[in-house]
Amino acid sequence: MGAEAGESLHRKGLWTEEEDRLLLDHIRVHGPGRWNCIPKFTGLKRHGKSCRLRWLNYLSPAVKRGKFSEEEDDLIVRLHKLLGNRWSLIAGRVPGRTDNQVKNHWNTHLRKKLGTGNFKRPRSDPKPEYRAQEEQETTNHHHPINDSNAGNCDRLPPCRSTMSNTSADDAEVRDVLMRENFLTGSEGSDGEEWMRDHRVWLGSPMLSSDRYFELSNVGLEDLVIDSYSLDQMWQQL
DNA sequence: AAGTGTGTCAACCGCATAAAG
DNA sequence: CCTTTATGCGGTTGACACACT
Repeated sequence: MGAEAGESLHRKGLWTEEEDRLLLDHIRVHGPGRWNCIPKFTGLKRHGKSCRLRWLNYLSPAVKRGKFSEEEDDLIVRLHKLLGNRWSLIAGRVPGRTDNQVKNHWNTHLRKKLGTGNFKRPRSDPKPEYRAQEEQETTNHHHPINDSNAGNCDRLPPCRSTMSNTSADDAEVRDVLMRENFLTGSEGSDGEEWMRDHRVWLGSPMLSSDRYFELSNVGLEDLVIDSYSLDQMWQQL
């Protein structure tokens, strides 16, 4: 590694409005992805990783701001019970919330509230076997904004957003949920009905707009990534 | 008013993994 | 295959705001 020369030239800390604007302008034109090229293009004195994080956790129109609702809390607690600290998977089922938000919320509110300790997944947790076969499917999942821009910094490739989980992840979550009878209704009176009531979809959580962020209002049509949805997102910026 | 403690959350760090060459 | 590069993830840190003494 160590591809980045002149590490000290990269700014750290909170982002300024000007930096946000530069990053947004770039993403509006090229779409998210090829993060390491962004500093070169925009003049931003930030690491590509930092740009990616800023977009995913703050600037993306899919990110919901503000307090977590009771329903969201309940959902996170249930998912954490099943999945442990796999924040990206959990966040993928909480519309509009990022893994960072969920993680912070858990550590500052929910863990305290529940009086629970850490649930640590071993770093070497092996990937389920089905992931390999799912991957073909995943690679066919093109990003409508920049699908044609593959290759180098001038032509940006598709981006796999953390807000949109892969089908492999979905399969993994589904597997866990099924194993834990989460979908079969045998856990008391909840299960599939509960998930349906709370719009806990196993498909992509990427929302087409931020108008429907109330969990009870999120419909399947809002969770599908397509060019129309993304166009709408951009227009709202 | 000043100092200290605590909570919150944005951002960083290090590692793992995938993809490209 | 092996190496390099890019991206994603989870743990952790640190700045800031607010409450409390």
